[in-house]
Amino acid sequence: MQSVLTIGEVSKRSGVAASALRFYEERGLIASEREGSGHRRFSRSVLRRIAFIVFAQRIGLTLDEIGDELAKLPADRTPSPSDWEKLSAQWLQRVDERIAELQRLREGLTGCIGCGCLSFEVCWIANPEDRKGRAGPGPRSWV
Amino acid sequence: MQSVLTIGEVSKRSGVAASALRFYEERGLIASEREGSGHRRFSRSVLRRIAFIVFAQRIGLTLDEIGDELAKLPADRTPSPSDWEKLSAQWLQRVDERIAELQRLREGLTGCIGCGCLSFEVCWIANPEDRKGRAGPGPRSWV
DNA sequence: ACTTGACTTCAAGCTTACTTGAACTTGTAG
DNA sequence: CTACAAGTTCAAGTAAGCTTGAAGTCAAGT
Repeated sequence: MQSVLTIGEVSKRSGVAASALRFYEERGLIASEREGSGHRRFSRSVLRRIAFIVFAQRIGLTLDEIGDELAKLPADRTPSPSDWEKLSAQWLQRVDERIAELQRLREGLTGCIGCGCLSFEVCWIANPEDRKGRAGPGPRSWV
Repeated sequence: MQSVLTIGEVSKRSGVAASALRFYEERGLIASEREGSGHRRFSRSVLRRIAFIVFAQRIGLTLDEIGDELAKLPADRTPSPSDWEKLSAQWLQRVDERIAELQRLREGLTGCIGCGCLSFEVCWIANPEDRKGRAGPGPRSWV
């Protein structure tokens, strides 16, 4: 178990393409040292960081947002589990919202479309609390 | 209640920008007649079609996929509720999968990151059935 | 020494889903 | 008739998240 990794090794272990890793580095999401040759050497801790990035992307954050989050980690020491936990805690709400939206969409799928009311007219299934009003016209009820 | 609508009216009623509507028409997702002036006239039924497009996008389909779906509707008659239902039935699985993924991610959020095992190493929470193996390295377990 | 594979930078290209701008025509209210 | 809002086309731009290609360097095996 080596303590530093080449970009190819990181790529293999993380499943993220080397070109993407360079891109992340350019964006400041991950960091590397350089050997005399100019080749990147990543510390093993970058793997956790990358895992976090991939995770956050699946949740729906942009790389910019992820960068902001990662910037909250302590720079002076290796992030502890509780450091990571702080970052992720706020995402729970986001995930829950997205799950709720999908469940609304799911109901629309079985309810609205099936019942023939999929339209911008009033539908009590898609629009249970008359949300449509505040968001303006459109199918905002599920959105 | 007019039977045909201008692009501006459709835009207002659907909440979709006129430029987007032109784009959808170019892509073959919606259709319009033209007046002598060259101005588009949309039938009211386009609203349902647009609702479907917006809906499908939120579920995660691309415009290409949506186009394929819409192409399955009967061209010779106004689509019936059951026509719409046929299209949407297959999406249920897709929505369910995405919901399941988010729920897995949610568990990772409270479990893996909190417990400090967010990494590419084995984690029984993120990787309950050793899925990692078949998908190669990487945080595929939540993905 | 030589070959091959892995690495480097930099610029340009790709995909999706639109938006924006320019230049122009139509429709409507006063 | 005159504004002015709303419509038209077409080309180009935007944003995110990378990928690809060119041209060259470095490292490892034989």
